[in-house]
Amino acid sequence: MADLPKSYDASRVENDIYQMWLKSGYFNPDNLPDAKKRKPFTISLPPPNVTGALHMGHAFEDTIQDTIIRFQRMRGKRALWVPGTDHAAIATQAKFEKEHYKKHAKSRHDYSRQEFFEMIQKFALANQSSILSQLHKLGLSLDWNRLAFTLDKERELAVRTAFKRMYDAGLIYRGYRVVNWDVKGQTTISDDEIDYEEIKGVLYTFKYSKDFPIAISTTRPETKVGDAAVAVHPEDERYKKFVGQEFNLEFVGVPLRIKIIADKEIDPAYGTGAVGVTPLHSMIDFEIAQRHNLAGKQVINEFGKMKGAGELLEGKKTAEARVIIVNWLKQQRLLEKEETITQNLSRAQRTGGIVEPLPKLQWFVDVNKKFVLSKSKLSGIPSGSETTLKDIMRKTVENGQIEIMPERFAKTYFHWLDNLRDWCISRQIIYGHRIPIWYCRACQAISSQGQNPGGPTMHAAIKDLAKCPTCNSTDLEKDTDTLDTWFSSGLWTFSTLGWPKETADLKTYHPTSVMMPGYEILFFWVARMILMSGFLLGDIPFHQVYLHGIVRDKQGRKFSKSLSNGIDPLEMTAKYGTDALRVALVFGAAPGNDVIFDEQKVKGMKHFANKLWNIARFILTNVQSKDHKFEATTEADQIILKGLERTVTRATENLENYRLHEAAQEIYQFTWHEFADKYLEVSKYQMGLSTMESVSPAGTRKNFENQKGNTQQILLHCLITQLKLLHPFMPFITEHIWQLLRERKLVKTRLLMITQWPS
RNA sequence: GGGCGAUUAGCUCAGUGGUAGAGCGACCGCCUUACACGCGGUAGGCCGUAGGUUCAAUCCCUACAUCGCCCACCA
Repeated sequence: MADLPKSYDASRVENDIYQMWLKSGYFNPDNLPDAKKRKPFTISLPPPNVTGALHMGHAFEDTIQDTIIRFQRMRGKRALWVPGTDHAAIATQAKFEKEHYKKHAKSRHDYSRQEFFEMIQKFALANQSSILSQLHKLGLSLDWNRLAFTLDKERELAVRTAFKRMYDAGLIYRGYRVVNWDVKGQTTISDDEIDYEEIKGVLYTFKYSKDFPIAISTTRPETKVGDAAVAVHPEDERYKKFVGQEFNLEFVGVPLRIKIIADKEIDPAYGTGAVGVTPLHSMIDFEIAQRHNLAGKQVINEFGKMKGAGELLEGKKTAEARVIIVNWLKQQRLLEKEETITQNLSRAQRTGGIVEPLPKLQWFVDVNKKFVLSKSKLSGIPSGSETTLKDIMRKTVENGQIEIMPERFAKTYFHWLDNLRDWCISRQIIYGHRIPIWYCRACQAISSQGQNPGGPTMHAAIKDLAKCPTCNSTDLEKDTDTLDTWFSSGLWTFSTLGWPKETADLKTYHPTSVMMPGYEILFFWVARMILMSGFLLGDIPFHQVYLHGIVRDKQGRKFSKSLSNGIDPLEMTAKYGTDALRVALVFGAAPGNDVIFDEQKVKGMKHFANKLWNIARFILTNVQSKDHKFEATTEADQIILKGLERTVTRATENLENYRLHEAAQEIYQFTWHEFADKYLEVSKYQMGLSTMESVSPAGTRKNFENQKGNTQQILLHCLITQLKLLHPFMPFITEHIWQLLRERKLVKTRLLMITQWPS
């Protein structure tokens, strides 16, 4: 025992163990013994954003995946876990700009597009390398040979190919409509990238002018300068007589032509039952205006300032304009009511900027357009049949081809689908995949309103275009927008395996087995992967989706930079060991539920690791040889072997069903409170070690004498089995002990990592 | 407004149609030759409230309450 320290020191073994695994090459499943005979099991790592360092949420997410991958590898699967990082477009650019401005007082306008892009890419790759080293420290068995980045050369080919195919199928179009404009970030964002903040607002009720017959209510009087109509419910007796009439009036010095229209969407019970329709500054109004063929006028610009809205308001911020208008209404005695209400203010998730609905020419993915899916493995969508992207997203989940766990999230998913609108994919930022569209100046002037999508002026191409395919002119201009980061993320499960090339990897490892992201990106990402894979491969991206919860601090708050309540996972691993952190995160974490991070728990699991270490220490000193034959001769033998069998069965079943918390709990209980507390003590008598009268019942010792060898083998057998069971959760210490057993020729296999799972 | 989740020991959370569990903490006693990062023991819970189904409910059903999240946005 002299050579084995009394307590386990994780920091002294972890690095060596990880290097040993790396050297073995077994993170790459193609190197596993009999690789070709094994059934593949694939997970794509949800790629962390290259905006900064990893936080506890990543540690949690990655631990869960590593546990499953290690389990499946030991079960004899050809287990592949593909690593990568995400360029995270807006998030990364915003972060870079902020830091860069602080340091150098320079903004994106001080650089050329190319320079600026390269600066961000450099920043991103620097972050990536620190992220990768963090992933190493967590002991993750990712196949580093297959490392990918959403903005590298291979993925660029995938993105362009995907774009081109969707464009050719008419699923990507350019359209002029009201979109979410992030005033701070100076870009459009998708519906899903908005956060709502509840604020107290004022609902103003007024008439545009004295002669106008109907009062309207709004929280944003400044937009009313752009109104084109007042909409009422068709059955509303109060206003029926006005429907169809048009009024020319002057509002805050701005001439308006307002038509009274009837629309079923209007709630007669709300406010005055009449809505001022502002076609170009509200998504809903835009739709109403389209239904009624109304044009609108843009009165707010990209900087959130009034523009073309009359002398009084010109150049004013929207908030200032509001005050001016309200005062004007009061002066004119047009204001009928002011009520304080709570409303939701839209803010851009990434920049915190105000979101202003503005009319813009943007690129969209049409989720409702019908197309023919020529080759399909999708359930409910036969090859050659007509379908839509929405249909793909719905049917694959509805028919159970893709299983969402926990089940309740499937409901949320369908609800989101029901309300899904076309996906705005263009962004006015520099960092990202540039939209692979070229405009030919020679062919035709670009339509300012984009009313001719797919016309002769626009060409999608995978490789950079030098000449116009129509007229051969070289006078081409590339689209300046970049793609929503989720466009490239949507391709992740197959772009990482070499698509669009038909690689062996793609054939072997796709569809992937399970995707394990947090539930907060079900829409952003999971849905988009189903969409992309469905359209581009005619197949699902994964068979199962396991959604985990969010790691929160002790007050139940999300970890975030702004609260600076983040805890560095590496600080925890340094203090308590990686294994301790891993089990602490998994322990008690039911699928889909949030977990509160508690350092005490990590400490407790460090104690568990130490317990395991001392179990091993005891056995290593008392068992010198390996002889597989043993039998349950005493009652204690019977109990422990039964318990072991039960633990194996339950742990296996629980791991197969992604109930990691239950598996961990069971093994923990057995190891500490059944094996260590009970059997280990009894074994002392059975091996004739105990000389204490008080603990050795009279006569028993003698009877146990010939049990020594048998007991030793049972001890060894139990330890070996427990190491296997614990390995997916605590890879370092279990592998370390395994190596000690191996040095003493008590086990044969070189690495516990690829040893067969017990059954 | 719609949906979802939570409500179980002081704290953080598991769990089950049939006498309630873990970790941490508390209290008492132990430095027993694997481990004081430990051992043995003790205390502590009408399993949110009210109904219902059942021989039996913490678990199933229905309301309600409180907290949290997601979605919609009534302008």
